[in-house]
Amino acid sequence: MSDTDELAVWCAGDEWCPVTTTATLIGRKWHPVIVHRLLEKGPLGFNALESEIDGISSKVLSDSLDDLEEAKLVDREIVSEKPFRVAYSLTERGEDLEDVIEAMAEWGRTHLVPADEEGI
Amino acid sequence: MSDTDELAVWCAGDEWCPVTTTATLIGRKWHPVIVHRLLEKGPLGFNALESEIDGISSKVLSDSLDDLEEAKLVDREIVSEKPFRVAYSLTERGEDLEDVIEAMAEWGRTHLVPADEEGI
DNA sequence: GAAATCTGGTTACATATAGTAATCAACAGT
DNA sequence: ACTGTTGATTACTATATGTAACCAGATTTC
Repeated sequence: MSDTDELAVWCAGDEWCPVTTTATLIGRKWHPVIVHRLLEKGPLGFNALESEIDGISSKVLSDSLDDLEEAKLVDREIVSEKPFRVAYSLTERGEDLEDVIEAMAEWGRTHLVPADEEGI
Repeated sequence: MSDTDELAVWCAGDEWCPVTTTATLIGRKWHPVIVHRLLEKGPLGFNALESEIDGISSKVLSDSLDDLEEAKLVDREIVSEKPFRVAYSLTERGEDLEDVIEAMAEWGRTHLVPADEEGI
């Protein structure tokens, strides 16, 4: 299976819904944020990525990256064996999520506001 | 708080991230699908909505609708007391998620394909 | 060369969300 | 009286996420 192949997903019922299948892949708390940071910053190591994502723990980041790798949205490359270094980056499929992520960011900027800025 | 007020959300750390906060509201398995169906079909009753969403159970739909109501994305209106009927609909804030949902649908159409159609 | 620090994680445990299946009360229709 | 529809809830199981501590290997600092 090449990088540009479509990912087969089964969906129960008569009608196949692209929103449902997309949501099963990225409809989780941290997945969009991870993709967003990799879009912004390019390839990052594990700790660098963790520092970029405020509020995530190394355990949850590790689990989420496993999911995203399995979904072929993120690539994990071993950059160096000694010392051991890795780089997480987006696949083409992952980069194509830019429109989704940007729409989420725009919605957030319009409809949400940090608690600090409330009532200024 | 009126319907058009911004929803205050706290986010740990120095930088506030609109993607993170948006993802905490809709970054779940069924939330985007529910919003999608209400965008497509307009206001629906509980069972009608359940029928529109293939694979969801009444329990999970009920829980998800509670979340979406609390997030001020969905309104629950009691249409009739006798017989008892309700209508779930999107708030203005919820309708504004259209760009996000449409981007998800487009990504899904491009990168995913139902298992049936594989290798035709 | 011993100690501190950085990298890329794992482990054990607790809580939250999602899935399965059955059930329910209040009607309405026949 | 019986069947079906509406709008759910309940009990239970299974994943997902959160918290905190910890770890080995390598490098840097003294």
